[in-house]
Amino acid sequence: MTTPEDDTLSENLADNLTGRGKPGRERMLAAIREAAIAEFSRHGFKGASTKAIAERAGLTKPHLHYYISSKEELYEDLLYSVLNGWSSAFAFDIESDDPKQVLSHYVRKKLDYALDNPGLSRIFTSEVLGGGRNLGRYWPVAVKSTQQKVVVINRWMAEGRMRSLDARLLLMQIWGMTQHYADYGVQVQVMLGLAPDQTLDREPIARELTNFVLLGCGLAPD
Amino acid sequence: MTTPEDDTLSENLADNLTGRGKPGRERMLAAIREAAIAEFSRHGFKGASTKAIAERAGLTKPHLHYYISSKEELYEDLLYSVLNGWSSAFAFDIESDDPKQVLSHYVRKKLDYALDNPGLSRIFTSEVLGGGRNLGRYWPVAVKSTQQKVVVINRWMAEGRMRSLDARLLLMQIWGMTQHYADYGVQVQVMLGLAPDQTLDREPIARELTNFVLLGCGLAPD
Amino acid sequence: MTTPEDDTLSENLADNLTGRGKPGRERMLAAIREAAIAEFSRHGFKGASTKAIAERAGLTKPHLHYYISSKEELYEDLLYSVLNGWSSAFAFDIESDDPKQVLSHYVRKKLDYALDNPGLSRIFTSEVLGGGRNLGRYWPVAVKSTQQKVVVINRWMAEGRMRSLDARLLLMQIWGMTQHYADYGVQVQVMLGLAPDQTLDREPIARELTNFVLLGCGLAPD
Amino acid sequence: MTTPEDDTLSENLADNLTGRGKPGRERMLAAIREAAIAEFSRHGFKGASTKAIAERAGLTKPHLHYYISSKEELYEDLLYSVLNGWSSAFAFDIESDDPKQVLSHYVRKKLDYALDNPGLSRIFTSEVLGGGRNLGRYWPVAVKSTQQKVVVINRWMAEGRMRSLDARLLLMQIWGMTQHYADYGVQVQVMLGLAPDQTLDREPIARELTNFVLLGCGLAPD
DNA sequence: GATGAATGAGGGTTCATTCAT
DNA sequence: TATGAATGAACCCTCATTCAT
Repeated sequence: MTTPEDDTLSENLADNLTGRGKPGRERMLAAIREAAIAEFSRHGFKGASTKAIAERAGLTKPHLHYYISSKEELYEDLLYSVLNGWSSAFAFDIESDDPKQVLSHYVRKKLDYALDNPGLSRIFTSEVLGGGRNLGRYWPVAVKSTQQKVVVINRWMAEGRMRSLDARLLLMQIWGMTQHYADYGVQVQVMLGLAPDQTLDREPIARELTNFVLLGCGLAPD
Repeated sequence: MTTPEDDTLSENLADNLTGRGKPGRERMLAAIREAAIAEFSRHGFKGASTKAIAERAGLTKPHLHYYISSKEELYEDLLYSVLNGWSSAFAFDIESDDPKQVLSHYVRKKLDYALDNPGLSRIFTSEVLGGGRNLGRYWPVAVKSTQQKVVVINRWMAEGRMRSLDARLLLMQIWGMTQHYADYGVQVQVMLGLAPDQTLDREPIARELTNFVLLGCGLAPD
Repeated sequence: MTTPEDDTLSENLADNLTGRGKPGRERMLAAIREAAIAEFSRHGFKGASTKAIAERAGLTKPHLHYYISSKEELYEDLLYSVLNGWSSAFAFDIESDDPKQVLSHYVRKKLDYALDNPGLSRIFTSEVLGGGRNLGRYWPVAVKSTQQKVVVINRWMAEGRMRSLDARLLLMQIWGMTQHYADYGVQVQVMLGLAPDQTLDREPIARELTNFVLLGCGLAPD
Repeated sequence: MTTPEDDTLSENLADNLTGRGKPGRERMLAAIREAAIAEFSRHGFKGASTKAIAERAGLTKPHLHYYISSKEELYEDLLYSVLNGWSSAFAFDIESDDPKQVLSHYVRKKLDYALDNPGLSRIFTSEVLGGGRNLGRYWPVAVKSTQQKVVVINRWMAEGRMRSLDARLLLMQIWGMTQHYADYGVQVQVMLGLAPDQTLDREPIARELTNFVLLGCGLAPD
């Protein structure tokens, strides 16, 4: 469950001091990004404070404003960096047309994204909780991307390759389950009896999740 | 998707003016509760402002403090009103021992709660996003309640009445899918092509969800 | 050290319920007076709150305002009730012209007042600490009263009946020492090793104080 | 009577603009300290407002919080700055064992402190008036320091070098008289017929006070 | 780049007071 | 009398941001 953006302040500072690879400005921006993700994902846009972000990034508040122009812009940059990669990253595999393979892949990619970027995932969730006022440009893209998948799934159903179901609801349920591993990381940790610093073992989860989805679609897992 | 606690300010005010049933103080407290749910669920504890809560309830800020003692207490009251009823409301049916029936019931209850109390559900989610620092007393209860269910499910598996799987993960996946209909209400609305004021038709969702879960558990839906 | 106005809230309430002698309104006003003295003497005019006064008197805040017209007026009433009796009560004995007797009497009266009315005494002190902006009408009276005493003392000195000193400073020093037993009640209590609820034994203090003053004036105590 | 901490707002501002000596931050802290002394000594802890302190120091309220962390801490800092130096500054002279000399010295030091730091002295008085809840750590020190003096005085009495009296009461009376010149500065000013901006002539007061105390102890002044 | 200093707006909360009942 | 309800002003303090250096 511990991921880059869950690093503590001191670790971030260490990263900055031992500049691994990146030149100064880039490194600073990366530290700010990480810090902002941590704060926004925990407290939402309104609840996050630039003071906390600056401290977490090892900067003073005025210095932070040297790199960013406003809290709002910083937030929107992060939000759109989620959205931009998102619908493309979660497109169905175009190389294959096997429902089992495509759906397995899809589930795995969504789960990986959630576990690799829990902070960004949570920012999106918190934005949606807040009513999604910043998502105006996102919805059309998301709807289109979903419809493309729906078309494929519906065809599979028409071809008798999977059981008949509401494709939109299927996609939302997959979304809900995978997103859950990011948003409810704390609860997952507790329920699985892991210590707060223990890392989640991803493989069994991926396996269970895939099987569950495939069976739920009336497909026999391997 | 529109529910009591999603009412807009003007609607709340109307409720207050046309005092349907409740006497003054009770009505005010109910309005405050509704307003607080709306604000906390949208912005989290830190991000919500007493000013917004007061306005939504049709009060001035000092007047709000005539009814509540502090923002924190108001929040905790709401949070624990979720938690208290929760684990008991989501216990497995003790009257039946049929996996299909018990799981169907469970899924339906969780879904109903999410759709009937999206605001409260979101408050819980936002609390978990924030790290769950107010949930200290909750975890033990939740863990115990989960373990009771795990025992039952494991017995079913041992008795060959359902396929072998990780019961804890199953429960979390159900949690994720049902919670999703509260947390991601906006997105669901958009994806299903509903207008913001249109009500979600609960039955098809419940049907699809139940079938999906039962099949995922290796059980044949009716 | 414990005096009427140091009574706790519950005692005041008891006083009110068991109405000893006074009719309702009078009793209420007395309770308010006592409560106001306690609060103003502890926190000063600005620091005292009508809420605390009301609670101490066993009233609600609106009810308090039924009896008083404003915090300021309540305060000024108390302040002037100190001042009015003051210069007359502390006049020199006109029946005697013996320095020893007159000064002894004066010291004793001042000490008694301080120990009998520590609250009122402290209100005066707190008013002086605050700059004495409400004492405009008081100064001329006080100055006149002091000058009368100064005249007498100066005559005694001219008649060789006491050592030569600055009469005004003498009077201020007496003032300081006696007032001290009211203002610094807590410290006196601690220094004399008394428990907070233990009563101060007045007689030895009066004796020491008188002797000290008389000797300081070059007069032989009895 | 007019002393550094009694400066008016405009004078403080002038001090800041004409930065005599101190660099910016130090000067600001000094101005805040002065302003805080003025306000706390006038109105007590509860009655003083950070707005007034800020204005007196020539700052906005948020700017004040750039320098201090809270009203309470500012107050406690001031209070303990009185207490810390106090018991040491008012120890008896160890070089001499002559009652007359030691007592004269003591009286003079106490008087000087009161006249040099009337604001701080008044803060202590207002704290005692309020019940001394912040003085928990102070009492033991004060008691010990007093007891040391009591031992010395008692020895003098046993050696027949001064008249027999209650040493604790003597010390309290001295305390009361000297403290009076700080706490009751306004009244002293009025009684001595000084204009509000006129400075008190300290020497005659010191002389009278010393003589008074020595005679009160049965010692012949020089 | 980096930081001390500074501020208007707004945060949660208490204040003295009023009004209807 | 007595109290619930209500409010504008003020409370202490933090906010995001700017500016000079």
